[in-house]
Amino acid sequence: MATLKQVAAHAEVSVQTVSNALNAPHRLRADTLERVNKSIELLNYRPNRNARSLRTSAVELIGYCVPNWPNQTHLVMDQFLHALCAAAERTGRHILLFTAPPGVDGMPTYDDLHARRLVDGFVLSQTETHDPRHGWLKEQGIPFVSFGRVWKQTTQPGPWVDVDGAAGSALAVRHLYETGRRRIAFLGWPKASGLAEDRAGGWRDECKRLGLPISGLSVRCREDSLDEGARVTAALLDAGREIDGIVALSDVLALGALRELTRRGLTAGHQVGVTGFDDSPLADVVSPGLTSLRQPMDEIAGELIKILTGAPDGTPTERLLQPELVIRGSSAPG
Amino acid sequence: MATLKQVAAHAEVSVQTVSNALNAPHRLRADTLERVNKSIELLNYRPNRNARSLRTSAVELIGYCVPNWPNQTHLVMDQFLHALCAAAERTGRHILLFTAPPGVDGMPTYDDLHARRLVDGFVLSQTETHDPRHGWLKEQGIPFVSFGRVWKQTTQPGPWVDVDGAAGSALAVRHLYETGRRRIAFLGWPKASGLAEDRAGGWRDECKRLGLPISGLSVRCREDSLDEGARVTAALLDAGREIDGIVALSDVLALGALRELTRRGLTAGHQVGVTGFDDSPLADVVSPGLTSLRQPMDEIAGELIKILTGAPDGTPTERLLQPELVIRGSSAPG
DNA sequence: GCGGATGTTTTTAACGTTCAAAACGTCCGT
DNA sequence: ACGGACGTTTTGAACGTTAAAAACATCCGC
Repeated sequence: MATLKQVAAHAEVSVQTVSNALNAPHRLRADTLERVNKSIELLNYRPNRNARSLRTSAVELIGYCVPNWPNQTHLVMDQFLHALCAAAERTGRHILLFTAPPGVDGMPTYDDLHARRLVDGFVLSQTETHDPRHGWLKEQGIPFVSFGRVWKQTTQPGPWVDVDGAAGSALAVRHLYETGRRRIAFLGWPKASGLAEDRAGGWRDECKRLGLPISGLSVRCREDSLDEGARVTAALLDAGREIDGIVALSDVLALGALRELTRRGLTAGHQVGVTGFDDSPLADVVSPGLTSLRQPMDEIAGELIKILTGAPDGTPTERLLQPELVIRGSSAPG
Repeated sequence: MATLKQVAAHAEVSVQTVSNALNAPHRLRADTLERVNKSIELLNYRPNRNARSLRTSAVELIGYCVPNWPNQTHLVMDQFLHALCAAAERTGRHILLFTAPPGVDGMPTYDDLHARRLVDGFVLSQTETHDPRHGWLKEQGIPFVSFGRVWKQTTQPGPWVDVDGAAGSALAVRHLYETGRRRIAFLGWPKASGLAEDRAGGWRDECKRLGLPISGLSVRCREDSLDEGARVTAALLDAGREIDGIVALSDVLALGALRELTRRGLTAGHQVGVTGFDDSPLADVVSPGLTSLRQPMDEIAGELIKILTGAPDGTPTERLLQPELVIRGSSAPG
């Protein structure tokens, strides 16, 4: 593979002139530029990323940690990863994947990747309540951007992009209202989850706005599983709450609800309208199809990369994006 | 961040001695080694990957293309990616993600990543019949290993690791047989798919071995979707084939079958036992739970990295691994 | 004709490692 | 005492870019 030196020899100019042809062509006389470009093309010259990075101290790689929470799959991760890679590539950068223990035990891994100049910065996701990564990276002065906020902190430790969960829940409530539902439940998570509280808040506010009852209609699941979705749905029905709509905090919980409705002989999606969140592959594969809130992955990824690679001006940047409701059979009019 | 030079000054030795302390400590006298290691620790020295890669021409990054086939999600990709990253990290390497157009249009992307020294080689997956990547990479002398074989080629163009689809189908047939089933269908893909033919062959051979009928019991779906799985199941049932077992080539097809059985009032997983392939998140979320063949991701990833980073000896390396049948409610005894 | 300004190209050094050769110190046999 | 072998450490160069300074060529006003 040709080097600048070889291209320079071929074009009968200095190495710097070839570098200028690539990076500052305005410096060169037109005929010199043409001759150099011909040599570059003829020798199929490709710049060596290592050499450049050594001199400039920028590796143009962005670190992303592959989540691996036990017993949980990330149903839309392939979409997110593809969008993230494409967005990074548009700026000449790439994504470096790595694994790390959760919580503070993972900090040495992040530290090492940055210190050894394997990455310039990080994109974080799967943010947890009191996630230590954000504060730690900010303290270390390591560039990062987060897909998702750190809940329970009044000031965010760094820039983030998120999807408006409250707005999403409100959208789902309104949709179910428009299909005729008037007693809409909310299947959420434990109170410790900021994301859940945010989405629950959206459900609550929209129900109030529409004059719908909310008392006794919001339940918290112990975990994000199908069984839990089924269990709390059973509990709601057994308690005599005559619900005709369910907004679930995730697709998995929504499917649990659908399963319980089916088990009780209720026509899934008809007597009770059900919606989920994430518009995961699950939403499509179940009959009659789950109405779900889709996150705008391309936009999310684009904003993440824009924030991470943008000129630093000291103030955190925040972007709250809107989900889109994908309507399927599970919320057909009753 | 400290450099070798700074550590050397601190320890009152040459740069080379510090490098030796890290890479060839046996060369150093014990007291010198101790003094240098103290300086390394005190100054929190971390080697600069760019500098090392420039000198050695090895970047220790492995390229992996994020699949993005339209209307298809890769339900076990997060598991695969995590296993791949962990395996690469165990050898001091990392995974660099990228996107590329499918087929020959993607070759320039692979070429560029290697020529610019962004990666040392590639792990390929989602291999298609007549996939051009393998032959092209071999021709270019670019290191790679494939998760999956290139079907329809008598000699593989490069090293691969794969899961034995035929053995998997045979395992599923045997399991259904042991639950009492005697008329077991196979839901496959079009004949053009080598993977499908392999899995169909396993179903066929095991049925023959067990003395079970096979005529008219193997169908090909036009695509890998739930609707197709439902459609061909309906066709089998409408044709009067009194099937009591279904081995589906994928979880999606299996779920389609389950849906159609449910629609016809057949108790899913009881009158007709159903199995799928991949043990994806779908297998767990449906009721009664789908029996499915799980691919050994950690072993696959470990073998891929071992082959890619092993000493090159000119002959392709091949490893065929065995899937594991995860038994759930969809194949309960009839 | 000369000096200053501008355009164009070259020269020099830097980035931070690793590789290979050279130098230095010690020991032992002659 | 000296030369050879071995152990230990240092020296010099290389990898291939980019950044900054220097050099060279040209033009124009005075």
